Amino acid sequence: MPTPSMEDYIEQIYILIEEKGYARVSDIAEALSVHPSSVTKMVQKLDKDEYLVYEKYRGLVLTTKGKKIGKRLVFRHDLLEQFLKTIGVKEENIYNDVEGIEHHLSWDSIDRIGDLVQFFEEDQNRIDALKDIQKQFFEEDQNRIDPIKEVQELKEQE
Amino acid sequence: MPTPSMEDYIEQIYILIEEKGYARVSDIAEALSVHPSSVTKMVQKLDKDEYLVYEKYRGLVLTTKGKKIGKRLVFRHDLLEQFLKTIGVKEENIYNDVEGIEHHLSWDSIDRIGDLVQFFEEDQNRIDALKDIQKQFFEEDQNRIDPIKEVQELKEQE
DNA sequence: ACTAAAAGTTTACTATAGAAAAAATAGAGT
DNA sequence: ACTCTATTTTTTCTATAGTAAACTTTTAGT
Repeated sequence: MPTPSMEDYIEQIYILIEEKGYARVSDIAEALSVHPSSVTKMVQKLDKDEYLVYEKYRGLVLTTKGKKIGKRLVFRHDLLEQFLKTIGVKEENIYNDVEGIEHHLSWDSIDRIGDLVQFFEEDQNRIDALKDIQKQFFEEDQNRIDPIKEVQELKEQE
Repeated sequence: MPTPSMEDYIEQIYILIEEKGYARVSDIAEALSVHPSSVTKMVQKLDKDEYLVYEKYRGLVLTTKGKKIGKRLVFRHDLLEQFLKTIGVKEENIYNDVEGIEHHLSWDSIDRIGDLVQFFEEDQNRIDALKDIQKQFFEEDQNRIDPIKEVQELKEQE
């Protein structure tokens, strides 16, 4: 089984190849915000585990196995983004959260989240009902004592 | 900010103290399935960062800061368990999945998931409607070609 | 109070993942 | 074909988190 970090690389390589036809070390490094030396190391491991074929200094191509897994990883990532968006998570938090959790959910959970997204897509009333609950909680929060001090305290602690 | 691993320890220590009044090194090691030597090392770091006061060979107590954070971590863990349970994730996957993702979600996402749990709790019809979608997908899956071979192939690849 | 067993700690080691700097290679322009 | 520059690789280093084994302290039973 690939480690979380290996999955990040496979996913990103898949996306790059889809988008521009190839994935060079520097492209991958750029996309994942890591140094090229880290990419080289990981790519050597991915070759050894047969997710891709790597020829040093020349480039790499995904194997059948690598492509199949890459496709599923991208699907999972997109689904999780859609899920968080649907339930109203702020755009600025979505990418990091998905990045953090995507490698840690069973396919059972992913499938159930897929159902859930479908559930909301099918009927706008459901989204509206959820928004109502959020508004209601928001109004309750407004009536708390010392909200600013609370937030500051919590930030200091973490 | 505490690392994921630190959070695991704080959360578990909080639970142990809540349950039996104290948390010894061996209790923590047992609960987290790590060796006592790992616990000692982490507890020293948590003392240094003032989540708890640690006296070697004697024991430890959470500071105010440690207690406040521990409480929130337990709340978050429980909420995520409830969320996965609500959407129909199998019991056997829930613990691992929560363990995997709990340290990687923003409080914004946690709050939105809280709203979502409330949304389903408020009205059993919503849960029923979700179950209908799941049944529908399940029936579609039944009509696929070669499902057993598919599953085997995917398992080999990971 | 003594001593054996249980509990806890220290030290030296493992693996993963990433970074920095130095070395190697490839490819473009002449 | 040559050489310069950009890209890539190697090597050495970092940090986190965990383990194994040797060591120390505490505690319970006599």
